[in-house]
Amino acid sequence: MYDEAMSSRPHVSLAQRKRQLVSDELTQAALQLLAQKGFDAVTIDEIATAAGVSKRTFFRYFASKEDVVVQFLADMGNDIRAELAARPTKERPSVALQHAIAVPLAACADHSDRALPVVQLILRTPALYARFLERQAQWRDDLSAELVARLDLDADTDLYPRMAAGMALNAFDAALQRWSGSDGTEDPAALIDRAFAVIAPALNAWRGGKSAGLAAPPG
Amino acid sequence: MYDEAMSSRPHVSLAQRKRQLVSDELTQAALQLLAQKGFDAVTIDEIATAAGVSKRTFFRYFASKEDVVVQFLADMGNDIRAELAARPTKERPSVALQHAIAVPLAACADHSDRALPVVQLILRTPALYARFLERQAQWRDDLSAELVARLDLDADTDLYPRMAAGMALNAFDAALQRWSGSDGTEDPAALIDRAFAVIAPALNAWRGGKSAGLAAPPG
DNA sequence: GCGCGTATTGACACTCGGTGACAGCAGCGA
DNA sequence: TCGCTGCTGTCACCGAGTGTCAATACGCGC
Repeated sequence: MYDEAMSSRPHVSLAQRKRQLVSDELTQAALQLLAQKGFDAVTIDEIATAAGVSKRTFFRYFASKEDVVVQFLADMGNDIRAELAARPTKERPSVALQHAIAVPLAACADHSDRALPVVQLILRTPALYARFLERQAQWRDDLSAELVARLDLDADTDLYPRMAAGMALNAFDAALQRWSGSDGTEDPAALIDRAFAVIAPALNAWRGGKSAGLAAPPG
Repeated sequence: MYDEAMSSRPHVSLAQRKRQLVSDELTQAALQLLAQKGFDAVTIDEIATAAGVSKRTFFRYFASKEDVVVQFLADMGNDIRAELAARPTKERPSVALQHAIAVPLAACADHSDRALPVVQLILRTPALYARFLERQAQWRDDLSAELVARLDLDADTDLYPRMAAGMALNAFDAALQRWSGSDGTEDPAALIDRAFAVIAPALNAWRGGKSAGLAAPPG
C-alpha cells in the first residue's frame, strides 16, 4: 500500500526491505493458495514453504492464518478514519461518513483484479468473515471516537456516534457484499450512494450536544 | 429454554433426557470455568472433566470452545425473528423491529445473574466476540428476509431490508455493550429506546416499492 | 427375560494451529 | 577483527479438533 520505494529514503536499510520482501512473498503465496484451494485446505506449512521460509517465520509476520488475509484489507480501517478526519468539520455527518467510506472502497475496487478474490474469500469463509467483523468493530470504535471529536459529543452518554459509525460500516458491508456477489460488476460508488440514501435520514436527524435542542445540522 | 419436562411427552425417552443432561452439565461447567479463569486459561479437557465426560464427548455436543458460550445466546436470534414475525404486518418497521429486539433482550436481562457474566465474557474476549458477530450476521440475514416478506420487497435490488436489519442489530449491540459495561445497572429497554430513537428516522423514511428515495432528511 | 440394532461413550492416535527456547548466521558499527 | 543486534530454522511442546474402534447402555420385538 505505501510506496516507500519511490521516495529515496536513506534509512530503509536493507534489513527493512528484506523484511518487507518476506512479508510480501508470504502474503502473495497465502492469497494465491487460499483462493485456489480454500481456506481450510491449505496448511501454514504449505504457505510458508511456498514463500521459501519456515512455518515459524510465518508466525513472526502474521498472528494467525486469518491474519494474512484480513491484514490485506487492514489499512482500509485507517484510511476510513483518516478520510473522515480530513473532511471539513462543518460538513454534515452523512456526507463526511459517506466520503470516508466511499473513497477507500473505490480505491479497493480499483485493483479489483487483486482485491475481488480476497473479498470473496473472506465473505465466503466463516472463520475469515468472523475476523473481518471483529476488525470492523474496531473500525466502528475508531470512527465513533472521530465523530465524538468532530461533533464535540459526550461519548459516555450519547449513543449517536456509535450508531452512526455502525450504520456507515453497515453500508460499507452491504456494498462490499453486493460488489463481491456481482463479481465486481456493480459499481461500489453507486452502491454506497444507495446505502447511504437509506441511513442518511438517521445520520442527519441528530440533535447536537447534550441539550435536546432541535438544531439542525449545518448544511 | 424449552420446558418439555412439563408436558408429559411420551417420546422424551430417557436417552434424550440423558443427552440434555450432559449438555447442560457441559454448559454449566464451561461457563463457570471460563468466567472464572478467562477464555484462554481454560482447556477443553478441564471443562469436560469438570462435567464428568471425556474431551471427545465435549465435541459431540459443541463444535468449538467458542460455541459453548455463544450457543448460550443462540436462541435469541430465533426469538428476535419470531418476535418480528409476530408483529402486526401493518406496523411501522421501526416499531416492529424495536419490539423484536427489545423483548428478547429484556428476557435476557431478566436472568441477569446468569446472562450478565456470559455477555461480559463474550464482549471482553476477542475470539468470542468475533463468533458472536458472525452469528449476528446470520441474524441480520434472517431479519432481512423477514422484512422482505413483511414489506413485499425485492431482496435482490432493495438495500433497505438489509440496512434496516443491520441498524436494528446495531442498536442491539450498542445496548448490550452499555448494559454489560454498566454491570447490569442501566435499563436495557431504555437503552433500546434511545438507540432506536437514533435510527428510527432512517427506518421510517423508507418508501415502498423499487424507487430508491433520495429525498432530503425530514425537518 | 432374551437377543439384537442403535446410539452414546471413552480411549487412542493423528493433524494442524500456535508458542517458547535455543542455536546459527548475516549485517553493521567500533 | 570483535561484538552487538536482528532474523531465521529447528526442535519440542501444548491445545484445538477429528477419525476410528471397541465397549456399553438403551429400546424394542420375541
